[in-house]
Formats: sequence, C-alpha cells, structure tokens
Amino acid sequence: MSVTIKDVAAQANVAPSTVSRVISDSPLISDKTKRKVQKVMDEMGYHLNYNAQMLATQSTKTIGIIMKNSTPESMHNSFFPEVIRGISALCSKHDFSISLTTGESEEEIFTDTVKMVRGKRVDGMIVLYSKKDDKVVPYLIESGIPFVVIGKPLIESGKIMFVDNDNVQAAKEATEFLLNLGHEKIAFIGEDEQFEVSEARLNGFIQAVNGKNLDIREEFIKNIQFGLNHGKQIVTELLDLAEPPTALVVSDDLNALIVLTALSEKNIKVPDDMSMIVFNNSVISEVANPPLTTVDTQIYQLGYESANCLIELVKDPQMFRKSVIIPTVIVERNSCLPL
Amino acid sequence: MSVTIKDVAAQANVAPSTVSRVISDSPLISDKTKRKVQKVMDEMGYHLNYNAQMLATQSTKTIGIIMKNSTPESMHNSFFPEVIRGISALCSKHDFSISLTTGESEEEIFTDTVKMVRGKRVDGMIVLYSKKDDKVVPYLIESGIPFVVIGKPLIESGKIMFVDNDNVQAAKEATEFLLNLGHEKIAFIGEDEQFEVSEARLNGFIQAVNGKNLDIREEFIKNIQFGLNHGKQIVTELLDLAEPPTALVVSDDLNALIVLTALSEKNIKVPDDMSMIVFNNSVISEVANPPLTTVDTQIYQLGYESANCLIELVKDPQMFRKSVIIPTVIVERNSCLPL
DNA sequence: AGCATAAATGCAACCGGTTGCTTGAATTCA
DNA sequence: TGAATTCAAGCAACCGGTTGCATTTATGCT
Repeated sequence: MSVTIKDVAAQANVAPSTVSRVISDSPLISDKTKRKVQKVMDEMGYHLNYNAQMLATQSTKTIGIIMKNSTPESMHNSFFPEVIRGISALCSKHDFSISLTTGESEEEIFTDTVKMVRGKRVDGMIVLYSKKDDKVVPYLIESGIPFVVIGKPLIESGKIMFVDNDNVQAAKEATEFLLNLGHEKIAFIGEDEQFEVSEARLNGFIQAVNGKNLDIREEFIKNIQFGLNHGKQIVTELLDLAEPPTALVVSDDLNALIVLTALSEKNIKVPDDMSMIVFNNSVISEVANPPLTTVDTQIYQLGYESANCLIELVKDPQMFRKSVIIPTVIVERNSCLPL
Repeated sequence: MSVTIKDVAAQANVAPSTVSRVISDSPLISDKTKRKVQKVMDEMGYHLNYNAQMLATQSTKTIGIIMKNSTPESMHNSFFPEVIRGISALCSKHDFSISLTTGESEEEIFTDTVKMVRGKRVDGMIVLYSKKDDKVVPYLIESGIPFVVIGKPLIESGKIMFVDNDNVQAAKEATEFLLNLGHEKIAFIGEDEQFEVSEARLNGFIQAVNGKNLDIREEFIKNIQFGLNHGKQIVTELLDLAEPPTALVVSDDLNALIVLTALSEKNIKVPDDMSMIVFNNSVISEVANPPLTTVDTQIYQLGYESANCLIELVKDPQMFRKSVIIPTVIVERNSCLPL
C-alpha cells in the first residue's frame, strides 16, 4: 500500500513511536530528530492514515449530522444548506469532519444514527430539529454520546445542550411589528406543527395578540403542510373570511413565496392590500417580489454555535450542559405597510 | 470500553475469527454456530466497530462530497440539497456514508480533499461541479482514487467518469421552445461563466438562435454574478435597449426569481410582456409568481446516478469509465406566451 | 472399519497508528 | 570523576477487527 509510519521509521533510523511523536509534535522529541524525520516524511510522501489513528485514539474527529427526513420539501427550504455552512465553518477550524445521515424516512434516519453512534463513526452529533415523538434524542441520551440539538428539546431540556433562537420572543416581536403598524387582523401561517419551532412561533404570535387585548381568532391560525396547493387553499380560506386579515405572519420563507403567489393570483397586492412578515431571512426573502420584511434567525450562527458547543462537549464530556440562544433581528424590506 | 469481538468470542467459546465470520455471514460457518454466536452477540449488546473494520479491510464505505465554495450564494440555490438527497438515497441502499468538505474557500476545499484522499477517509469522491482552473480534479486523477464529476469535465473527459445533463441540447430546446412561440428577440441570462454548465447552456442558446438564421446579439447575452443588484442592473440594461427582448432564457432558478422581481419593479408582466424559461425545476420555479416554465434537469437523478457510478467504480476500479447523461424535460407552467 | 475428502473452526499475523514504561545518552551537580 | 538527574528514543502492547492457512471434526465411499 502506501507509505506507513513504519516505513518512515526504517528510512529515518528511528522507532515508529518516534515518528508518531514527531507527527503530534510531542515535546519528548528533540528538534534535531523532528527535522530529520520530517524530511524523510516529505521525501517519502507520507500521509497519516486517519482510520488507524481513529482506532488507536478512539476518537474520530468527526461529527454526525442528523437531518429531519429528507423529503424534497424539508430539504428545499434554505435552512439546510445554511446551517451546514455554519457547522462546516467551525469544523474546518478544528479539523473535524462532517458525516451526514443518508436515510429518507424517520425510521432509516434512526438506524443511521444508531450505526454512527454504536459503530463509533462519530465523536458527537448535531440534531437539526426538535420534534414530537422523536426517537433519536432519547436514544442519544441513553447512549451517552455528546450531542447538541438545534431547536429546543421537548424532553429533559435541562440536561441537553441546545442552540436555538428565542422563537416565542421572535414571533412576538414580528407580530408586534405588524400591530404597531396598526394591523389588528393578523393571521399566522405556520408549518408542520410536530416541530417545536412551529409551536413556539405560534405561541409568540398569540402572546403578542393577547398583549394588545385583541381576540385570538381560530380561523386566523393556519399551517401549510402539503406544498403549493395547500398553501393556495389556505390563502383562499383566509381571504374568504367575512373579515379577512390585513397582515400575515408566515413562519417559513418558502411558504411565504407560496403565499405571495397565491395572493397575487387573487389580485391582492403586497404590501398595499396585505402586509407580510416572514421568518429566516434567506435569499428567497431578499429576492422575492416584493422583497420581504423578515425575522433573521441567523441560521448560519445556529449551525456555527451548535458545532462550537458540540466540540467543547466532545473535548470535555463532563462540561456543564449549557444552551445558547441566538438573537433574532427584524430586517425591514418592502412587505409591510401601516394600515 | 464497549463489547468487542473478543468478548463475544470468549463468551461463546469460539475464536474471534469465527465471530467475525458470523458477522459477515460467511458460508464457512455452520448454522448452528451462527445461531449460537448471534445469540451471545445480542445478549451482550455487541456492535461492530467501523473504524476497526475500515482499518482491517482498507475500505471505508464512505464517499466524500466536494462542494463548490460554500458562499451563501452558491449554497442557496436548490442544487445542493437536492443533489445530496439523490446521493444519500443510493448511499443508504449500499450502506455507504457521506462525508462533506468543510472548507469555505477553494483553497480550503482543496486541502480538505487531500486530507480525505490521502488520509484514507473515503473510498471515492463526487465532485459537485466542473469549472475552469480547478485543482481538485487533476489532483484526484493523479491520486488514483475513484471519483465522478457532476458536470462535464473540462480536461481528459474521456478518462473521467461523469454524470451530466446534455446542457447544450437542453438550452437549445429551451430556446427553441421560445422560438416556436414566435419570439425572435431572446436574451440569455447565465451565471458565473467559469463553470462549465454556464458555457454549455450559452452554447445551446446560440445554436438554437443560429438554427433559425437569426443573428446573435451580443447585448442579449448576460451573466448574473453578484446577486440581486447585479440582476436588477442586467434587467435594466436589457429593457433599455432600443429593441428589448421579448423573451428570456435564465440559467438558474434563483436568478430567475431575481429577474422576476426586477421585471415587476419595471412594471413588465410575465408572461404578458415578457416570456421566461428557466432551468432546474426546483420548488422555487413551482411556487414563483407566476409559476415558471422550466427545464427539469433532474438534480436528484444527477446525484443518484453519480453515487451509483461511484460505488460501481469503487467495487471495480478497473471498470470502464462510462459517463451518464440524464435527460432533461421541459415542464410547462405559466411564464411563456406566444408573441 | 479405514481412509480420502469436505466442512467447520482456530491460530496468528496484519491493518497503521498511539502510548506507558523502560532503557540509554547527555547533562548537572557535588 | 562519579552519582543523580534530566532528556530523548525505543520496546512492545494495544485499539478491534479480518483473513490465509493449518488443524480438527464430520462425512462419504469402498
């Protein structure tokens, strides 16, 4: 095969252990020897075999990423690429690798997780979601592997490290933004309610509305779960109401696009006839027509911090289970107008 | 640590090699012994250590994915998640893992690649792009590792396995689609021209226009390279022409959204005042306003097939270097009208 | 029954590193 | 100068599997 530590050792007239220590820049080795061995390594084109190192050190310098199920819809929103970008950035710094689950269904993803953990393929895991009736997080707890959740864990949240926005607060602020523009009939369009984030945002919405002593209207609370047509249907339902809303809080930017299209088909102009504030501040909200006022959840930071926490935890498994809240900011564009 | 093959062997009164063979379901082992060992494994909660297996077998069952640089722009288009989905699907079937490059810059990504390859972290690689002055592909060739490129390699394409659309043909068909609607003044809006795909699509566009004996107008050929404002500028330039185009071919769906917004700001209606055909058929084109007629490049299939080819190649490194062309189809929506 | 042959299991080396402990060399100090 | 101490390098076991070959056990055949 390729050149090993032993080949280098033989060539340089030292022991393999010495070569190993040169590689790790151990203080036990004199500079003279280091230079000598380094020279031989260069000449022979030596490169460390990570698998061997992993086996010997029992550490993989790899973090596993657990995705939510990989249906086209769940992948297509911009969350995934952006969070990966953040995680990558930190991993790159610490020379960690990233390994992805490959399963499509929840069941497959669970199996992938078990394989990663029990197969010792990763040092820690990042879970990209928090949802009801999830088997993965309980399994991770039981397994004892370091992990962090992006989103707020629904169980034992005190013992689990997580990185999240304050989604309740963020949704409250978004709603208040509309309220302060004079809107009183505001509808909330969420996404799949089994995810914690949806519920939190809905709660924030409700808090804001209650805060102004306005009634919560059941018919103003909707979830887009099944793509374009479902989105159109929901918009239709809202517009057909005796008192249709004058403003919308939309929890997801891709859904916002759907809503925008549906509104346009009904000849409702944003922001003139309808104000909208959305979440995530992906490029989509920037390039939409009109550009959308949005709550920037700083997805990149979410990824970056989660990797940061995880790597700390991997290095010191006893560490205090902290949680990090990434602040959100409203970035104003052209989708909101005073009533 | 955890339970090893030796622990199981001791408990079951067999040799470690026997346990190993039970795991791989070797025909050398009698059913009786298999059952006995299996039982002990279950009782003890044994799980294979992949690192050890990797080291012993010199195979990682992992494929590395080389991204183009991970700027927000390059990640945000829907190509990345969708191609990953396709790759994942196949990897999942064959029990392969996926490892991602983490670097942000081209330089870092090159380093990541070298680490993966020389560090024996992967059995093969998929390169998600084909571009000019790329160092990665030449390195992969030199290293001898199995790899496949998504896109058409610019060097030694006969010796490299690749999976691609026929982008020339696809762009030609897209343009002809507009020509057949009676449009004669058609502009082409591409993306970063250092990528092979952009050039191919431009060529297809030119072929189609030439095919109708129409002149190629230099001023009808544009590239959006720097996001929203650049996109708006380009649209302005096109509209300010003495003879502005009546139809557009836009090479990327996110850019299409930008164009759509820019047109709308100029009060140009799609499709009434301007027809548009775009590429990629991501959700974006589906939910845009209006829904966009698009060339479906079947990104998922691109990913799926590339993984398929790669795994074949890993299993038989001598195999013929085939290349796979994924057919494209035009899916008609509401962004084109006869002149 | 006796021997050839086939089937099942064990032995031990190997994959390519790491690391605690020991030994040998160099330096310090009295 | 010799003993004590420090510094550098080597030895060998280990990480947890795999696999070619040797050995034992079971089966077939005359």
